[in-house]
Amino acid sequence: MPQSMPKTFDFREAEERLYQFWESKGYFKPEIAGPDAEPYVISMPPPNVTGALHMGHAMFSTLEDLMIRYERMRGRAALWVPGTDHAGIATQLQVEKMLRDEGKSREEVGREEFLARTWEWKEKYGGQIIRQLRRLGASCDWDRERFTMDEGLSNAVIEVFVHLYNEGLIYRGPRLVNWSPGLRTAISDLEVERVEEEGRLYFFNYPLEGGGAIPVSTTRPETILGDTAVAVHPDDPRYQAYIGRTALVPMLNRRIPVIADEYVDREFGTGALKITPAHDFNDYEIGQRHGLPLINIMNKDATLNENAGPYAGLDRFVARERLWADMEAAGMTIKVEPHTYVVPRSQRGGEIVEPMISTQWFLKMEPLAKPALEAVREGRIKIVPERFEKVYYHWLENIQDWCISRQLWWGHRIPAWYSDDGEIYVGKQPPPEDGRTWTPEEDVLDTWFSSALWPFSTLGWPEETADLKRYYPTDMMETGYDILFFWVARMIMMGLKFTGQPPFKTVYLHGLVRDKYGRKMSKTLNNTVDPLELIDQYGADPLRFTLITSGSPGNDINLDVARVERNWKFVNKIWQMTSFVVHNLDGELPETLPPREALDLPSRWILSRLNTLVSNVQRLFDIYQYGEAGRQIDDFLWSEFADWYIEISKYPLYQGDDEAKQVTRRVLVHVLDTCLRLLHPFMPFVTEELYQYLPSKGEALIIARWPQPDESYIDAEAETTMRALIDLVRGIRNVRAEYNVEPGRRITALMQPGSYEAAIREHAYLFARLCNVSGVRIMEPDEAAPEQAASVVVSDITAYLPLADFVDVAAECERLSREADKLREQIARSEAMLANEQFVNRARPDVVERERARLADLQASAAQIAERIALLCNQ
RNA sequence: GGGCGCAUAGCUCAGCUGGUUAGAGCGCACGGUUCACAUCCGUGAGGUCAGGGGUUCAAGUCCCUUUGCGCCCA
Repeated sequence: MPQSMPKTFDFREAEERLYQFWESKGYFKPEIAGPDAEPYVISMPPPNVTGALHMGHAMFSTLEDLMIRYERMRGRAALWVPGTDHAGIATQLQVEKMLRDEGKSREEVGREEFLARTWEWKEKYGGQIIRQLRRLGASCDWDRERFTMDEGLSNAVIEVFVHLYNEGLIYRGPRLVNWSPGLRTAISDLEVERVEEEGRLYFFNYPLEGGGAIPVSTTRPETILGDTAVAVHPDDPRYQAYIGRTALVPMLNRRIPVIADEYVDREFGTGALKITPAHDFNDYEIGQRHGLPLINIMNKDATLNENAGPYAGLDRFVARERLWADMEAAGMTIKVEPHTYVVPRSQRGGEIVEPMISTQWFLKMEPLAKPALEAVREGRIKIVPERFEKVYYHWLENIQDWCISRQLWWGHRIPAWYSDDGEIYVGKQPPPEDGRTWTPEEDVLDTWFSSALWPFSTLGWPEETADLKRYYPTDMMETGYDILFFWVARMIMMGLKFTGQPPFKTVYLHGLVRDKYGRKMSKTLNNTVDPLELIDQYGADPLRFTLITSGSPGNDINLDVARVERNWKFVNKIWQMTSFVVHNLDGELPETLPPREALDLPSRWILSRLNTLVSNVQRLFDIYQYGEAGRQIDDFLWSEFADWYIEISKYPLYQGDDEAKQVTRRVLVHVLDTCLRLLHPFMPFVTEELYQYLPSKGEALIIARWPQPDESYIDAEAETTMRALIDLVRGIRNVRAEYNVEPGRRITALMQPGSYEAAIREHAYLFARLCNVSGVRIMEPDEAAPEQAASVVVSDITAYLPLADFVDVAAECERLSREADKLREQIARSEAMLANEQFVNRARPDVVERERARLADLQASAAQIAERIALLCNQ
């Protein structure tokens, strides 16, 4: 136990020291709990190996650390598996940029060299985020850190791929996919964002063979070059005559049919639709229905290819203008109108994505989705907040096959080989020598493919490792709701498929961290808040406490830095409380609470409040309401323990006998110790540091026992009595403030104690300390009230403050009548309630009882005030 | 088009299973150098809980509806 406490918490010095202390003692490892402990496991959502820590990371690591620390204190073998994600696209872009700075391209250096450079880059700059999590106090087991491209995890990926392929769930073929021209790779549906934008709607006449034309409109004229039909609604009288005729593609004069399809919206544009099956998802469907050919007019960089005839080689947008100009010249165009339409943009980089026919690898989702749906429906996996279950169902019920191949270099290479005679081989090892030439697949897998295996691949799967046996399935999947589909759903599917078990029992989804005004944090808005800067300024604890108490589960939080500052003050406040307690200890102190009969009223009160708090916190933790739990601990410590109990405790500590001192010390230490435990998952650093100053047998708070409520300390009588005393103090302070009595001036009070005589007699001392009332004299029951006095009424108590030189009778009467009005109002309401038979009969008995007691109290007070007014104010 | 969320004090937010007079922090006003803390203490002002309807003895809380903002899916 360190000797004297510094005046304030030097978090800059302490945080690193404490973190090292914990880590070196092995507290972050589940083994600390012993071999028989029940495991509690969280797989950390692996941050990108690139990039820097942002608020989203701070959010998840704070929450997960809270959960882990809580369960660790409850004696579970808590394991939090950290790791990073190779982030195919992001990382590749980083390294390509680096090469560009050297004046090279990835094609120039070649695949092998490129990968070597990427690994080098990863070793050097990668993993910055994960290291920064230490600053936040993340208590994960660093010995079990994993990377999605580690050997073990890569084996898992190959194992899964080969298995799914052999089962027929993975197939390869040409399909219409979302193509990212800038990255020159296919991406999945999920990686495409649909953005409403101002564009133009182009109207033109689609010429018909043998004369005439059908008016058609489009938002993307360049796709005309890939049209393979013109479609009209079968019931549209305007165009019925044209069905079955042949149209001619403008400028190319390719012959295409006019077909009828109910998909056509007669109200939109001209009511006739050009069909480009190779470049539009809806058109693709129509094309399939009518057996239309697919004409791909684009190259991988979104320039037009030879199918575009004279427009070959032009970028799609240049071609759009050029073609339209040519059509205008040819007299085919009608008009161009401003038009709002939905543009598919890449989630990464924001470029416009082109639907394009391409040969890719796909994973059939329906057979995987079904068990994943059932697992949640049957409650084997619970999603918190529950409303996200609906979102989850909807997505899985309408799931599309997943395009899993990417034309990148950085990632898990698809374990497939092509023979010179067109055969495909898929296997864990290259195909056996058979005289043929086998060319390995160039494509890699979508990064999310490996992430989907994360909860079990990190534990050693497919090997039957000890960790896998002991720690799988995991318990909690805590992550942002924005990756429910990308990640959570896919983990559930893969987990069920390959381990036969749900990969976790509970999914807890947190919201996004936004700026104070609810705007998304972005570099362009320049409204990002750097967690590390806040930690430097205020320490990790205030940031953590703020993130957790600023909102509620599943909802975005608007981060107000002022709250971080306030919570930094809270940290200081706790420090000062502990400092007070520690400095008032003297010698040995029994670790237990004193026997009940030795407890004075304030002690019984604070212990009652404390145990109410502990049971509230437990209830809230059970339903994942960590924010509310934190706020309640905060409120208890500051507004009850510090403001009242500590202030009151100064009397026994400074003026009491040895026994009173010891009782108070034991209560102070007990309350503080319990609260430090409750607070530790929220604010690990300061609580651990303070714990070390408290007399205790435990070696560290991080492994101390989580508090249990003891209902036997709940003491309604003590709470009622203390409530009255506190209200009396407040009332007196209030009067003093209203009459501008100098704070330093000591006054005396006369009290008609009503039913509180014993309490007031015994605790008269606290008025001196709390409201500078140095003397209290209990009046005789029939004693006349003093004149020239202000009065304070609480329940059936009246306190008279003789303030002859301050109190002006008129002002006092005014004040009293305001009080009386307020009471009358409340009495009326209460009486009405109790007069209502329905209420008395139907409301819960304890509610009715409470209302009766309240009314009696109000009436007693009203009577006192009325008496006072009668005496003082009736001229 | 379908689904979801949000709307509570000037600002940022709580209010969990309906039940005292709707709370906190920040900000604001006034007052404070007493031995834990001015990173503090005390007192106060400030809300028709978005509008309307309903259920209920009782609604910020449950249901319906309107408006506004945001998100997801198509």
